[in-house]
Amino acid sequence: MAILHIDGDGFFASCEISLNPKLKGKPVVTGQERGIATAMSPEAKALGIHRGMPIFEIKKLFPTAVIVNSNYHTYGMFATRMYDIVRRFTERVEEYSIDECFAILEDKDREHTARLIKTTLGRELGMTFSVGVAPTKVLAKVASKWNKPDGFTILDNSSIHDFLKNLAVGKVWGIGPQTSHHLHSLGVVTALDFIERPERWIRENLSSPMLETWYELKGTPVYKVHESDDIQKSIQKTRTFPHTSEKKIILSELSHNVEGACIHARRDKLETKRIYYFLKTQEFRYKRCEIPLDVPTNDPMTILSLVQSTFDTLYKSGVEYRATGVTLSELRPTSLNQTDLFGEVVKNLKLKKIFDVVDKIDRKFGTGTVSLASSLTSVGRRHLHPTRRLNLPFMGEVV
DNA sequence: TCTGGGGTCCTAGGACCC
DNA sequence: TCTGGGGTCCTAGGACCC
Repeated sequence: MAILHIDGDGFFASCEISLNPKLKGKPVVTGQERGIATAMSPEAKALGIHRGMPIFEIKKLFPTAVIVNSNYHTYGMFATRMYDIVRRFTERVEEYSIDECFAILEDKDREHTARLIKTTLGRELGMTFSVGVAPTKVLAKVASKWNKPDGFTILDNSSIHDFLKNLAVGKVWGIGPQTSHHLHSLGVVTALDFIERPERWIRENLSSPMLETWYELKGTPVYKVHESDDIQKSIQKTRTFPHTSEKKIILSELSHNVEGACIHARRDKLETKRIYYFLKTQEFRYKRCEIPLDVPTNDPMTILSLVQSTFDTLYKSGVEYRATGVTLSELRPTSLNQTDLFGEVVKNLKLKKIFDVVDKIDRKFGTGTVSLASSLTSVGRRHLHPTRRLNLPFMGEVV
């Protein structure tokens, strides 16, 4: 068996060009709304524009660049088409990220199949992909990165050695700046240096994930290709806002994030058993709070009241904050047949019905049509909200 | 114009128990 | 009052990735 890794080249920019052929051949950059470049067309790269470059700088230095807002919904649809195309050739596909996937190929015809997948993707999606084929995920990943864009690299046991000789250890998937720096100080510079150290040396000098990386790089598979839709571990919503120390605004931001996370959870029919939220100060310090729940929920009011009752342990008046975030963790599928004490489940069931209705309205009229009144104090977004108010039981005021 | 948003996994150290 | 050793569970936060 061989593992295939597919990576969209400049994916976001490629999606924009695929939808709007007039952009073809131009230096296209996405990420306007974020203030930094998130993806570039080859022409933009040729100018010297790179990921993370500030948009104002691009505008100044490269007036010919076409800068567009990212449209994640569109990119998600392209991603779905990409996975579907790959599934025509093999059922065993892992949807790794919005522009990447792994798949398992049978050894016979692996090169032919891989090439066929690549050309089919290119033809049907109107963009190029870089492809790596190797015995393990880590090797497939470095292989696909090797000849970007439009690359096609096959690694087998006979070619691994030469390939890793020319690969900086920090380029390996899973080895970041910290580990890379540490390895350099120990005399390990290339990926080949790394795999040539004995197992004992890895165990003594590095953390356990590095041992897995070590095996993978040597061609022994450790990481599985996750074919099934495994249940998500956590849902997170965060948002940055113009810095403020006003409690009301911060709570309202938190409320917005809680709502967003709960909408996501209900859409995926998940409930959380543990919530965690944070305030981020203007100095980029995090104040966190974690709350285990007795009864799983995906109801924003329940979560919000817990947040409110603990908020003062994190919040200090006079401190400037720039972002908040909420994570729902220990997720589990919604189960309607739980029998439980304390009547909390009964209360949650009632809420569930209401939010089912809310979700239907959202599907019909767009997300955010109905939102909790407590989310409406957000800085600079007030004017976006509709003004009709009504009162629903258990939800407080709804707009 | 410093630094977005969404994830996963691991580890050190504290709390608590025997 | 001070001394142990051993174990588990939990939390804060680091590291990495897209």
